[in-house]
Amino acid sequence: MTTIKDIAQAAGVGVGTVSRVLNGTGYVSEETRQRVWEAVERFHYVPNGAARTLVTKRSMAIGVVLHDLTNPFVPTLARGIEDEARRHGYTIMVLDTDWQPENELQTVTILRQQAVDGVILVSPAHGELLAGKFQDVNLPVIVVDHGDASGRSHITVDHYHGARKALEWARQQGHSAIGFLAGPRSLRFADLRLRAYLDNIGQTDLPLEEVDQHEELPIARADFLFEQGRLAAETLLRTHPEVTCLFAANDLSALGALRYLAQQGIAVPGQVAVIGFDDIFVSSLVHPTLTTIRQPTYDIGVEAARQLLQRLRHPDQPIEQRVFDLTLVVRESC
Amino acid sequence: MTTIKDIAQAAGVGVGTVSRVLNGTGYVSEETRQRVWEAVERFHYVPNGAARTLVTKRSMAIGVVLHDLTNPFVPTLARGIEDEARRHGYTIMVLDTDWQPENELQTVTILRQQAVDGVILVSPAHGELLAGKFQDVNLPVIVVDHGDASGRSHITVDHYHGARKALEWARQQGHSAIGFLAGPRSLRFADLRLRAYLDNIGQTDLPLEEVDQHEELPIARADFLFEQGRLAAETLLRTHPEVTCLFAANDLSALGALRYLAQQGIAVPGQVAVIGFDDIFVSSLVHPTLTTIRQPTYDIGVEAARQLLQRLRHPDQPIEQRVFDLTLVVRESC
DNA sequence: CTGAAAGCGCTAACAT
DNA sequence: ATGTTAGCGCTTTCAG
Repeated sequence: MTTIKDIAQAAGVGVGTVSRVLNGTGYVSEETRQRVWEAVERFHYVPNGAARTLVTKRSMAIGVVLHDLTNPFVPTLARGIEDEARRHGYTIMVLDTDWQPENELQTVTILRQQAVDGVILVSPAHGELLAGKFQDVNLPVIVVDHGDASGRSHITVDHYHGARKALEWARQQGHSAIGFLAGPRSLRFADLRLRAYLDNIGQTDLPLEEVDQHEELPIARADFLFEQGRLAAETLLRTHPEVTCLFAANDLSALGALRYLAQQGIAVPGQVAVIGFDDIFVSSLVHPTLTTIRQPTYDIGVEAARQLLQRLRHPDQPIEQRVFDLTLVVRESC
Repeated sequence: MTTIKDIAQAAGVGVGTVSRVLNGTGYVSEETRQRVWEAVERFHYVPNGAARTLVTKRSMAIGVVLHDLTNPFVPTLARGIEDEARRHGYTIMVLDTDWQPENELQTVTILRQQAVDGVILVSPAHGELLAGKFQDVNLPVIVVDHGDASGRSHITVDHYHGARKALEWARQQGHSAIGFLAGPRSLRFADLRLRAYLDNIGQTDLPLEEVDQHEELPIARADFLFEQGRLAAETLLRTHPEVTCLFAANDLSALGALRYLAQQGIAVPGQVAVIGFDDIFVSSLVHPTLTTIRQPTYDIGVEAARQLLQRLRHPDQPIEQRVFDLTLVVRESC
């Protein structure tokens, strides 16, 4: 393995000088600079990152902790992070926690040991706790949360107004009886979408906890799942035949609903319209294509990386927060 | 920052001893071992990986070079790699090349500098070249290729027989006029699937290059794309009305075909059946659900990591190759 | 402008 | 069984 010493020798200079030209620091005469670069090229020399990290305390690597790579959002978001990080010479270490809290905690030790310069948490299960742990060991951390707008989270999206947009569109299309396929309970962003729905149908004062007791409301739990979406659509349309439009809390359950309607031979959007939330890749491929609310997933990734790198450069600048807007994507289903 | 020295001092022993208990090497009396661990816990001490890497020449990190994280296969495969790597204490550095050859070459320098212990290339654009470059700098490399079974590639799948299985199933279902929605030309695994099709329809002697000149064959190029699949289905059914089954070279184009059929009100599989290849996530969500050939993507990832780690442990053992079988997944469309 | 030297935190002999 | 010491390859004073 060729080291800085070999280069110094080959170029007939001291190692200090080689280091200076490599890093572009301090003064080096044009001529020696040339000689050094020549030697570097000739030996295909690449500085040893570990040695560098040891002295500079910077590894040029950032950790990305995410709950599940195979979840539709995550790869897109991760790409945003990777692209932005790479642009600034950083490399990412990806840790998949598979939603397990114990795995989440493990990442602290792993990333500390790997000496990353900072970390991005993507929709962590226990964000507060985990972010705290990282801060305790002085690792700058950015929390990206498609779901939560509270506390330490710095990047998220405006679920409430996104849902409102969907509902307004549905009403513009002439739908007055709109059913809701709700997400899991007490998941914060599921709650925000539900709140938007309730407000839209005039149930401004109804607390979220009491929703289940009001069977007269056209709401069914689909828990963000395809199969549950299918079943919820069935239930809802049977108990509330007046409904002409289904608004699903996420695309996956909207797809389930679409499935049910197709099987029943119910025309979409002719007899029943469907509108989703998320705009996952699939939504443009099904028949009919799904009208939905799009999350700027890639941009969120870029923004997360941008903020982190910014923080690495200027550790004491105030923390930025950012809430992304959501946009309506009109397709065939509504 | 607390170092091994602090621990040594706190435990009243030398740094060597601390190192020994941390790594479980050499003899240490039970009693001192205890004292050391106590100090470690008390200080929440985590060894500095960079320092360790510098002396041991092992970073416990492996590089994963992939062409596009957002490509349906990749996240699943990456998870397989990550899970297996983590099980053995390794962390992965993910580099996305976005199919750009110049980005691929860059990864060599980046990963060399980051001092990874080995690398996995996932369907690289220029696999031979890239693998060579890594080997030149003594980095063990495993090539995972959904597409190619030649040369240095160590892990791939049996496209030819997979396609044969699909076709045999179609014939068992009573289809004798089967059309083919082909992938891009001269992509090796696209070729293998096409070859399987030609052999199945009795065109054993027809060279792949001449396929386009034989318009009497029910073959249309769909280039693995959704939109092209839609168009190819249209063309094919118009020029070859006798066709009762469409076999698509990949799921995405099969989905496109499904789309066209739905728009035309053609019953699937009643009037025309469809069969795909890959089993991407979406395929089970569309209506009708897609019958297809499944690639064991996650397992391939695990296997790739397993082989790499194996090689890191025993550098001089012979290289393993592995070809995965493909399985037919029967759903509604055929 | 540039060379020499002192570490960065750790492991792995080498003594004892 | 354990303390001491010599580097690992690099950056960064500090002289000159």
